[in-house]
Amino acid sequence: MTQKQSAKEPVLDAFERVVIERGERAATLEAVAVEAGVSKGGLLYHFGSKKDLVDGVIERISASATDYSDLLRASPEGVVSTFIRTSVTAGTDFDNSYIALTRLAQSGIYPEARAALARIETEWFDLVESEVGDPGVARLVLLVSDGLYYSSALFPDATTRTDAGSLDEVIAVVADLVRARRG
Amino acid sequence: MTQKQSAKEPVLDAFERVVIERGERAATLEAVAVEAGVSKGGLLYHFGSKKDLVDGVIERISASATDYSDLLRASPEGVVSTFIRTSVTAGTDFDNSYIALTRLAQSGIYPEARAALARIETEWFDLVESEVGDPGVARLVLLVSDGLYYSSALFPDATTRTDAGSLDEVIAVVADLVRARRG
DNA sequence: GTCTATACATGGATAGAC
DNA sequence: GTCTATCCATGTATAGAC
Repeated sequence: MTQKQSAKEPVLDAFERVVIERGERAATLEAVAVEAGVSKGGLLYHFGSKKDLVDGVIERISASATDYSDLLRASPEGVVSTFIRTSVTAGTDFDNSYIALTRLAQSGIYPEARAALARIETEWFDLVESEVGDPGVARLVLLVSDGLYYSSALFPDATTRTDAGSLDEVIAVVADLVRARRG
Repeated sequence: MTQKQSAKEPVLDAFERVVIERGERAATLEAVAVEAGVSKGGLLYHFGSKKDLVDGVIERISASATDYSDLLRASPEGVVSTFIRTSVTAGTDFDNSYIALTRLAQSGIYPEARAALARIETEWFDLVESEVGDPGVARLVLLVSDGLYYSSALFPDATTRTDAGSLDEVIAVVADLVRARRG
């Protein structure tokens, strides 16, 4: 089932890339077709409408969100640190789907995108809260994560806030916080 | 100078409203004209192009950003707490301009919007850092603020994370953190 | 399954009347 | 200073050839 729509995946990748790099507006059927190396007609055979492309992104991310949660749970460094560290986009498949989804959600035309994001964030909140045992801290961690995704996607070249050093600093600060709240 | 373009202000308000409520894509000249209660031609007399509308938002927010910084500095509760508290949109003129600007910046078509946001965030960072005296904490506070603006604008009805109670909780957590780092 | 051609609607912007 | 009418480009989607 995972690989059954092998022809569709590259098109979805292209769609996400255009949305991230040039914005939802620029992600026209034409532009996505060019990026994917197919014709407009070819694209529309696989995805009958633009909404189908959005639904495709949602389906993919719903599947990989579970894998991501498993990865966080299994992380030796701990859920919180790993969660924060991976909230700066590194261009992974998951990152790309997630950022594309936030852009689509903010464009206002796709309520399903907003709903999907809400589901994912709830899952993350529960996971973080189960580790830190404090809803206030969990909320803060989620906000930091949102801030990191937002900043790193909007300012890919920024040297403040999303570079490795700043990130380690933020993680250290949060670790201090968790300790302070426990002690 | 503040009120010299009195006819332009309502149009900019309408533009921001449509961008926030229905997305950049929906903010067509037609839609903005209807929202502002003028004709397309009437709108285009004041703003010769869509880019002019964006520039108008940037000009306005650049002016009010200074007022906002003054307000933060003068706040009895302290810069950090007030900054976080006011990062949940309350529908003020500043909030509306700021959120509209983040949407425009993410749409990718307006580099000026991105640049304006970067300037504002730098100003905020300096202000927060001067109070907490710790760049790591300042960075975290900025990320929380970004997260709050993002969440509250994307999920206006969410009862988690952006309601008054959760907000107080987050502020308390950050206050704990500032103390922990100082002591 | 992928392409070309085309229909149709909409968005940005200009010209010119009032 | 605000309106209507209109032009042109672009975006979505369909039909049908290959």
